[in-house]
Amino acid sequence: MQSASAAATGEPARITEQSIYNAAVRLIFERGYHGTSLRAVAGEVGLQMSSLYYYFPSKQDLLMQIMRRTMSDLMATVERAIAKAADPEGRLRAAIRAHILFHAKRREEAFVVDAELRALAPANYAAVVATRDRYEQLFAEVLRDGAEQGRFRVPDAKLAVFALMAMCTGVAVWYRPHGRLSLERVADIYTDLFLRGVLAGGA
Amino acid sequence: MQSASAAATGEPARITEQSIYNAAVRLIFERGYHGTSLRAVAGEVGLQMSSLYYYFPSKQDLLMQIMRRTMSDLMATVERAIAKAADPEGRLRAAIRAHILFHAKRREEAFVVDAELRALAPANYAAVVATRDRYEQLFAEVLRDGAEQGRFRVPDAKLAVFALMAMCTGVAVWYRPHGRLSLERVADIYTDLFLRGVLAGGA
Amino acid sequence: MQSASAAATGEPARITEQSIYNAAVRLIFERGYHGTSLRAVAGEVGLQMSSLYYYFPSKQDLLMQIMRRTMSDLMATVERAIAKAADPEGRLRAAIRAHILFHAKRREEAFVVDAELRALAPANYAAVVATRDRYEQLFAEVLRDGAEQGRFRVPDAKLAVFALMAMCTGVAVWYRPHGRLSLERVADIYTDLFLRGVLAGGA
Amino acid sequence: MQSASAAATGEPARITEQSIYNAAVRLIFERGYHGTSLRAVAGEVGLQMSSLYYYFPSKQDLLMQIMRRTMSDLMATVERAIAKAADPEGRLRAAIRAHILFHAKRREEAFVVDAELRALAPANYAAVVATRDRYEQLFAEVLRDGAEQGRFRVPDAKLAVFALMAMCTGVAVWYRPHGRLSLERVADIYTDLFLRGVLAGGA
DNA sequence: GATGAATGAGGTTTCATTCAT
DNA sequence: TATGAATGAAACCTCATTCAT
Repeated sequence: MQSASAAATGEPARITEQSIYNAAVRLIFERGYHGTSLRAVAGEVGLQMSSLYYYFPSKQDLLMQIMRRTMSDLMATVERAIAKAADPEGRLRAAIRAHILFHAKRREEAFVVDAELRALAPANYAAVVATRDRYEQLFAEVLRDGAEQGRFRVPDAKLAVFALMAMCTGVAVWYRPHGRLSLERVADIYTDLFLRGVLAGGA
Repeated sequence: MQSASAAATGEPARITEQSIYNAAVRLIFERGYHGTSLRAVAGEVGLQMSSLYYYFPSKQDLLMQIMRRTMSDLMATVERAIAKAADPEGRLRAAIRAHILFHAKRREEAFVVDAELRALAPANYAAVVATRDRYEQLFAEVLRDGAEQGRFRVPDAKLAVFALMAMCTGVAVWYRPHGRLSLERVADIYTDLFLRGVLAGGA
Repeated sequence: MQSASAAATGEPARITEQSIYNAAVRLIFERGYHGTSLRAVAGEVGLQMSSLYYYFPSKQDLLMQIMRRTMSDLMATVERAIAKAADPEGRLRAAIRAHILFHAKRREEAFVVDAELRALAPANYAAVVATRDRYEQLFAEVLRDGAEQGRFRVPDAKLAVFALMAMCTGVAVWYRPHGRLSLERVADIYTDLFLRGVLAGGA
Repeated sequence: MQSASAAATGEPARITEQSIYNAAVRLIFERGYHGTSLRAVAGEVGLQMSSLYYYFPSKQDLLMQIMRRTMSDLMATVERAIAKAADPEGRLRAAIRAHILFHAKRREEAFVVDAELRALAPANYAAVVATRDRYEQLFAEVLRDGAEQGRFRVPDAKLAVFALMAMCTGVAVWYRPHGRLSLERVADIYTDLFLRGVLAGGA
């Protein structure tokens, strides 16, 4: 009986909430936070603007939920990937691969996290940047590890991470499923490119 | 009397116009196009909002001028750099270096060009993307040249350019003069990283 | 079981209804009718906004109940006080005293009645003003009686009532229990002040 | 020439500003601050809502200007009246008279000052209450003076001022020009009533 | 008795823009 | 050159209210 009365169980509400989230992600990805009106979001979901406020206390909060959820998932994904590999090279390879796959599969969310930092209210901005810094530390540590073990030649780990992040995050900008190159191929090429760039003993 | 003759020669007008341009660049860099009001721009310059319309026909047009001027300068700079070098490796090195220096020295403009494409009206968008494609062709050709001559190992030139552009353009996001690393050093590290990534005969 | 039987007897319902009434009184007293949202009222009671509608058909109606109940109690209180006294001076003294005590003890309700008349829908406004006029008649008659008997010197009874009402109703604005002066003292001072003002044979 | 081009001199602007002020006063007097929409104010003046913001930075600010201007005028008026009289009785009489005349002639503004305190933002509230306290001190000092000289019998000056303020401010609630009683008569009756209430040697 | 989900109207405020001066 | 005065659209958000459950 319970499952039959979906309204009572709050199932459809969660569906509506997810629809709003999805619509917001897509529109903010396309037009930016300030370029996206709640009217547009509501229209996309087939709701009145005022109904959005049943699910999210404010536009800013909606953005924050996107940021939080996406960053949390990304962090978990990359941490898991790193944990599975044994040596620095394997860890770097796994981390880059995980980062790229995530940015391709959830490109809109990932792009929003990257591009809309400046739209965050000060307190939110601080929180998100702190998380991002922790995320980048994952890569920096792998690089430093590898450098200590003589496997990588990295003049400046922080700079290398900047370069890597920018390069791989960029995938979210142009990647489209069913494009010319398979996602696996893209990940391989990018990973090779960067790894050859930092591997010791080259050129 | 000065102001009279100045008004006649149009000198102060050009100064005001440049001030508006500069203020717009800075604010759009900080807050994005949709997050920047003309009120804010006018305030920065010490003008009334309505006075801006003496210099620019619309906000959209102001953005377009930023895009056009910046891309034109960037293109010229990189073309000049490429022309001076003899072999593919030298040309790639010179191109990357020029790109990075430009994105560091004129980081706000460069960042705006990159980040605010989506704020352009359709016709403007098409025009700017066409220019950007021509710009990326400069790098793609250098890479293909080098690959044909066996100097580079590049599985996919377009992809490599995407990676390179994202990586180097990112400099505009974090670079600050008087930072930990000199601009020359940053350019060197980035250039080495990418070059080792694409040079044939590595690893 | 308790709650079941309670629901049947309607006991808890009356408690909830009273809680809503109290919360509404307090909030409208603090912020005014238009400044008080039903959301705030519901929040105060720990209910959802929609639940209020089980108890009150509308916000306007809630205000009307406050007005009606309070005015009815006030009227009864003052009528009883007047009935107990024998001569005009005693009746005036008793009426003022009752009015002041009421406005101190139920200051929030009393203030709301006074201050939110303009928030009433036309029909409600008419009804409440009619009651208020009947209330003021109580005082006017005492004054006229006393004037006829030569005890009071009152050039204009209506005006005197206005003055008296304003003066004494004001107690609801500033009175706080446990303040510098006891309520009894306040009532005495006010009563004396006004009585000396209207007593014949002074100055 | 200058005076001819009124637009250039900003004359009509001041007229518009005053019209907005007047409309706001009237509507807030009738419906309260929260019950008055800027739409209504704009409509009254024949402007678009957005045009109001050319003259006032916010609704709250508009209310503050009403409060400030009115209180400042009231204070000056009463101070002038007090200064002209020689003895406590004359000063009290003059002060009450000035207060009443002001509250009758500018009844809407005066009422708004009194009734909409709670609509003020905290900082504004503090400022206004401070001014009001200074105003009430004017009366309290007159009363204390008179009491010291044995002219008044006032058990509690603060309480007496409360009573006086409430009583006289109430004039703004019901007074209408061309009413049954002339303004002069009203002022006389009120003044007599209170003075006999506080004069020593009565009853 | 109480809630969850939705609404439509309306709130204040900001926006880019215009045009006479 | 620059402003003053106004606009209409649209922004985010809150409101009282409804109704099925």
